[in-house]
Amino acid sequence: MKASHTDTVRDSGRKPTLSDVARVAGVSYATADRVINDRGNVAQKSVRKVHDAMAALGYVRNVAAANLSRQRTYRLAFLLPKGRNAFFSRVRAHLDNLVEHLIADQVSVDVIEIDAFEVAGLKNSLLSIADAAYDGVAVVGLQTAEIAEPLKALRERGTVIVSLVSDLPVDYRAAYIGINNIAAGRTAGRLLGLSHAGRAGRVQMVAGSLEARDHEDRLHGFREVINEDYPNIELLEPVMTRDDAGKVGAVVQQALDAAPDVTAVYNVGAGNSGLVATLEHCTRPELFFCIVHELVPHTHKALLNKHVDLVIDQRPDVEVNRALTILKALIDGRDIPPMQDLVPTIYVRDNLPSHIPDTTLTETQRS
Amino acid sequence: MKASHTDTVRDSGRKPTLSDVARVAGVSYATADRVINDRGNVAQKSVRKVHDAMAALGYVRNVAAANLSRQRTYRLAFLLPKGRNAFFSRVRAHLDNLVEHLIADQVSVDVIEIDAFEVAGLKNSLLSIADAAYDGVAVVGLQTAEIAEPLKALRERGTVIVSLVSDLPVDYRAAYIGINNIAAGRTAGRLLGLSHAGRAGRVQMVAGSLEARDHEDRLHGFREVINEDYPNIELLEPVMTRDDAGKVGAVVQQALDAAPDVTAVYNVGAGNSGLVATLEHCTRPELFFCIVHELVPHTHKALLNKHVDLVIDQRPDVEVNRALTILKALIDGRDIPPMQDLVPTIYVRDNLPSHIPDTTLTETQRS
DNA sequence: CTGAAAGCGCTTACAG
DNA sequence: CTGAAAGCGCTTACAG
Repeated sequence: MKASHTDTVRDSGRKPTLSDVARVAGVSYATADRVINDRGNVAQKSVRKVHDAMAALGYVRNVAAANLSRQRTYRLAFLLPKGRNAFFSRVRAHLDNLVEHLIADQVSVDVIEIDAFEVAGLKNSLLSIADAAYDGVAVVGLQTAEIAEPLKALRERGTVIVSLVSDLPVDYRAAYIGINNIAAGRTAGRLLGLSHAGRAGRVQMVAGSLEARDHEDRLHGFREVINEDYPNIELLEPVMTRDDAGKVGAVVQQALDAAPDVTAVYNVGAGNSGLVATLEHCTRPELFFCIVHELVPHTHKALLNKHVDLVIDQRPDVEVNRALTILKALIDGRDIPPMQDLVPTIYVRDNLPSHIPDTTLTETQRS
Repeated sequence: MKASHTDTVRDSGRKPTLSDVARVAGVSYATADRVINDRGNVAQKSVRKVHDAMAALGYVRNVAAANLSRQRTYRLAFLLPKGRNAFFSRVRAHLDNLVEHLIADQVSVDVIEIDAFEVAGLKNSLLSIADAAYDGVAVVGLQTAEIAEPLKALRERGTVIVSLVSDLPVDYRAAYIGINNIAAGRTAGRLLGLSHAGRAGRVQMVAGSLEARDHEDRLHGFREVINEDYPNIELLEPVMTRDDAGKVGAVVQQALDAAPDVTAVYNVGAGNSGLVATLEHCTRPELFFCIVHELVPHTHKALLNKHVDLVIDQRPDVEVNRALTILKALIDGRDIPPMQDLVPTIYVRDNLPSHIPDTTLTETQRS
């Protein structure tokens, strides 16, 4: 593979610039510029000549030069749920780590806190940033038509919008950066099925709220797989915890008390410190199996202590990097570089990262 | 988080440039340039004044502008094992997909084929590219002191060297982009142990060659976990296949014939099309469990057909992107942006990517 | 509809 | 040891 299409260029040794195009087309630099940037006010004839020259030379616009001359700086905002949440703490932490690189690359990012899962809160934040004239925003979305207006207004102001972790209504964002939560739930189901190796089982499902799309999707995927492929495994209806650690702990305790033959727990939501606290002191069947989401300090620890067997993680750092890349590309008016599906990472106690995810907050983790 | 350190700057609204620094320091632009770029020939006094001004203003060099003026283009080379290898086909395919973005970003990449796993071949390639004056090269390495000389020569010419997938002697590369293969093997061991759920088992291990460091590491990690935590599971000595599909098929066939109570197979190497062919027509115990490495068309298919249960994948696209990012940063003389461990992706049949990895070659996949 | 010119933040000769 | 000037590939007024 050669990255230069030198076959179509008389090989001058360097890449053609816009002046080359202008010269070959027989027009002025300014005119060539007008056509490549679609600024209008150009005679059809000139347009054609420039296009021909571009094709003949294999011209590719130098985005860096364009951005320099325009003094482009990428003004970005991330709208994240506020509160002491271990998962979003990792997002923030990663953004903080990046700050030096970001400023060298002319990007500034403001983190704006929104009331978690409140439609009104999100709507207000969206309205309030309209004046800030951000070039791009990444928002942890909600699936509601109520925010269509502010999103549309933002977009009309020229702000690029992407959704992060949790999607927005599909018409109002240019891209979604997050995992496929149905696949995540299915994966949990598969591995849990595996862990039973044909034995009968009974699984207590736990979730934050059915209104959270990600939670619902995970439960859905999980159920699908168990029902399809593991008829010996019974599913107990999920208990809702609002991701409250105390509640999660109580729920699990209760499930174990009521049905001592529970062989597994799957929490699609957060509040796992409560879950771990319960498991630490209660007796449970041998081969008991526990799956949770998001690697944060206490799930990391629980994995090592064998209270938890599997952590399905979203890798917020990867998601943030990707959001940044996509926002920049979109703002530059380029197309998005080829990217593969984001696939949730499965941690067992043998492939944990060498340094613990950066966050020091206690948490009411949510995913 | 605010990305600008405006607290230390008299907030002029825009980021300080080198002329600001020069003005504040009371020296010429050229002198300021000399000190920030360490070009020497500057009086101590001037150096200090410039440093003070930089600190006071919070100056950050604009890398894009620097690269433009210098007409920097990143001339990169990837040295990959030649041959019809499904894994490296994915690497090439991804590079091909990237080509348009790369040229817009002033990077060109040549793919140079080396004789697979031949020290002499690698050495020759390394010697032969010395004249090409690449800014950076990514090489699929070998652990041998024999290549120290050519690597050193390259480095002295100013070429940045990183190792990809398989490491080089640590002293001769600036970074290694690849997974931790011991952890990969341990993960395989853990999930295999899990799948046995306390049952006794007998595992046939398969590998390409013990000289391949990645293969050895995977076996090592795998053994560790099984021996530590799953005493009921017996490990049959690995058979070497040189990653030849026919050989792999034969080995597995033989193992199943000789010991019908084999409950699992783990191939740390490639040649899985042979493995799949064997599994397709032979009978084996219920709950038979099979783990292989690298998602390529036929392992993808085998996962869906239930001939294979787990594929541990390296995500060559992710590795290539990372290699590109790191090479550019190093060439620019910046430090490497914060990055997390590369953790191998675990595919079950429920989290497969929506489009099959791009490669059409038949293969003698190796990883 | 078209063009000439200054400027973005740097680097690179070149001249003292 | 120091500085003035041209140029990298673009965009943005400004003048026709």
